[in-house]
Amino acid sequence: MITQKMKYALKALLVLGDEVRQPEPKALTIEEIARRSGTPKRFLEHILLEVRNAGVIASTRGRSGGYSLIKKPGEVSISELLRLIDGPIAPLPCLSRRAYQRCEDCTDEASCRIRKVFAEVFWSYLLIIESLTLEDMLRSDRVAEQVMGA
Amino acid sequence: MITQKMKYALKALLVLGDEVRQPEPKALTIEEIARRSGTPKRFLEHILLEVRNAGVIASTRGRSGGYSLIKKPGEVSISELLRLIDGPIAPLPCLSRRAYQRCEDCTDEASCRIRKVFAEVFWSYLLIIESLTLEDMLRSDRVAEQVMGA
DNA sequence: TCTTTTGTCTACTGGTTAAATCGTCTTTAA
DNA sequence: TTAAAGACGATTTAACCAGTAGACAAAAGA
Repeated sequence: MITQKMKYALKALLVLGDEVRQPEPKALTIEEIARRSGTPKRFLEHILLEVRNAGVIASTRGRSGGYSLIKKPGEVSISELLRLIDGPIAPLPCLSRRAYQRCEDCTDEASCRIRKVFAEVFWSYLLIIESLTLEDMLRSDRVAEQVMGA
Repeated sequence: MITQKMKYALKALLVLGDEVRQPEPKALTIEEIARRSGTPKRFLEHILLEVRNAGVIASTRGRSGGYSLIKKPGEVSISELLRLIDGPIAPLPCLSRRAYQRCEDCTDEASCRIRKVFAEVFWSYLLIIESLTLEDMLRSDRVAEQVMGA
């Protein structure tokens, strides 16, 4: 399960992504982003901070300040955002590329059967999710496919 | 990330799975399973209870009691075990089939862009992980006789 | 029958994380 | 100069994770 925070981050980026595609994009205040995305304003602060520090959005302070998307939607990786907000994606620390950690109780990684089986699943999963960008989300406006029957 | 508890569950099932493939399989005590799998004994109790209630293993009490695998390894689904121990697999509650929950803040599920994008990823992921069984794990590398290195 | 050996069950605990909220400070345009 | 905006650390509440502890129940052997 992804966290609520991650959902908020995505919603906020969708708002900013929609805005940047407007004829005359403006910077949006936290207030406005919170309103449009249905996110608690004070919580959104922290989230936008992190996203800004990752270089995805920019902020300007003071009057007529606000946030705006500075990367192109096609260059905003969903998996990177996941890592940023929710931490490592890998099912086991010993399978994470960016946050590798040896399992303390593990004597021989190469022969670990748990690692082996999750590795297979994980690589396939990674392949899919690493290709996803904000653009894919912005584009997916097309109404209701029936694929997702609960 | 899967929990430590899930890792313990898998290790315990590997021990029991290895045992059931022995010429003369015996029921193994918690003590023995804990030793072979490197799991805290008192914690393992809880885990084995849950796994037993799911009908994967059986227990007998008293002298010469213990636990043994009652399903065939090929019929022990890893994804079911994941659900049992760690809860829903889906990235969003509204994508879970067995533990469906509407997102409270969601006005229209069919048009939710977050749901849509994660649905695509999730179905592919499910397809892979749902096919995995204990047998796949047991088969993968019969070199290491002990599970400790998991 | 009594004791030992095993599993069963309930409760508790200490640490960490999730999801915020609060107060204060800094920056900037009008 | 001041109101409107973001920046940032501190605190909070509840849940969850990873165990531990103690009492209880059943089964088998002496």
